[in-house]
Amino acid sequence: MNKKDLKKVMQLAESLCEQRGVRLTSQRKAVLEFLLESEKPLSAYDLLDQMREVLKNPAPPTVYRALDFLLEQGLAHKLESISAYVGCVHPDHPHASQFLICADCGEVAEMEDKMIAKSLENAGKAIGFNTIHPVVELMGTCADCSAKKDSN
Amino acid sequence: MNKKDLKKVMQLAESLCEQRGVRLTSQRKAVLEFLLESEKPLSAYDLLDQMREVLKNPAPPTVYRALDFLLEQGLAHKLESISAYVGCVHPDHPHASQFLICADCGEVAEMEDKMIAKSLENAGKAIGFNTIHPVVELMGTCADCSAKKDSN
DNA sequence: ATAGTAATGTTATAATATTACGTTTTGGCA
DNA sequence: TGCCAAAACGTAATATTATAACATTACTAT
Repeated sequence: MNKKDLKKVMQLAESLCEQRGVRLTSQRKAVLEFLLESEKPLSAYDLLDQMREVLKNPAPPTVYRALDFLLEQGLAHKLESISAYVGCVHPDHPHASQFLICADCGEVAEMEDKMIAKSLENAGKAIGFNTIHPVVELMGTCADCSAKKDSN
Repeated sequence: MNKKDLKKVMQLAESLCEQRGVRLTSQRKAVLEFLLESEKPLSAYDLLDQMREVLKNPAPPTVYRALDFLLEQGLAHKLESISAYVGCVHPDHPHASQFLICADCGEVAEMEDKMIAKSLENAGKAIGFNTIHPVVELMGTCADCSAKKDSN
């Protein structure tokens, strides 16, 4: 994400946290910034490395606590199938996203298809299942990487 | 799964492997049986414990190799959001399943909604994304556990 | 029988995540 | 203000999940 957008999202995050009466502390802010700056999802230990830039001796709990907070607040998402984390680019409303993960280049697109989200929820309901958190991740190849492969 | 169904699925697995010219060895068979017998998903290390029943000194690779094989052959599935594995109850056709995971009791239902699978694939296609493996897991509460909660 | 491949054995280690407990910081309020 | 309780953070240890690397055995096809 470019600097301008980053700043915008960070300001949004700050105001959301203020509204909710929760604290976007400097550590949490740092983790969120690293996630948003990155083109690709980061593992908890990638983040731990990055945190050395802003903290003397960060330990795993430092990162995992910040991540827990960001996930709770919808400011970041965990990609379960690759154990990695991304910043959310539109955290201003609760949402059930779908993620497209390129197995070749590692880039991830976040999609928010309300029809799909609704279909999933309803399919659960049909058998009495109450969905709290949907995990929808498509592993595959992005447009760029598919094109590269075709040209071989 | 009860013994009768277990036997049926195991026979199906055997004939599928024979057709495909791949080997359902005794270790792979054992892992698949443990998965199918279990009411709940098993972690790789749960399986490792169980493997002590049939092997003197099983090590992690023993289990992970068997799991890799079963996943490749569509005889088992991995639940990414809980790092656990389940046996597939209808492995006779390739399929994109959805899983409903109860956060309370841990039980898992496998659903195969072709409309949803298709919608997801198409949503990817719309932006040039080629889906290879969809991961769809709904975390929530099953009918039983929801009922129990309501009665509180 | 034997060469080539697939499967397994074995040891070690990597990568991801949590527990437990002590200390510091913060915000509310007497 | 000064005190309290809750939240956040520091730190060490450990648990859980997964893979690497290399040796050995077993199967299959000629």
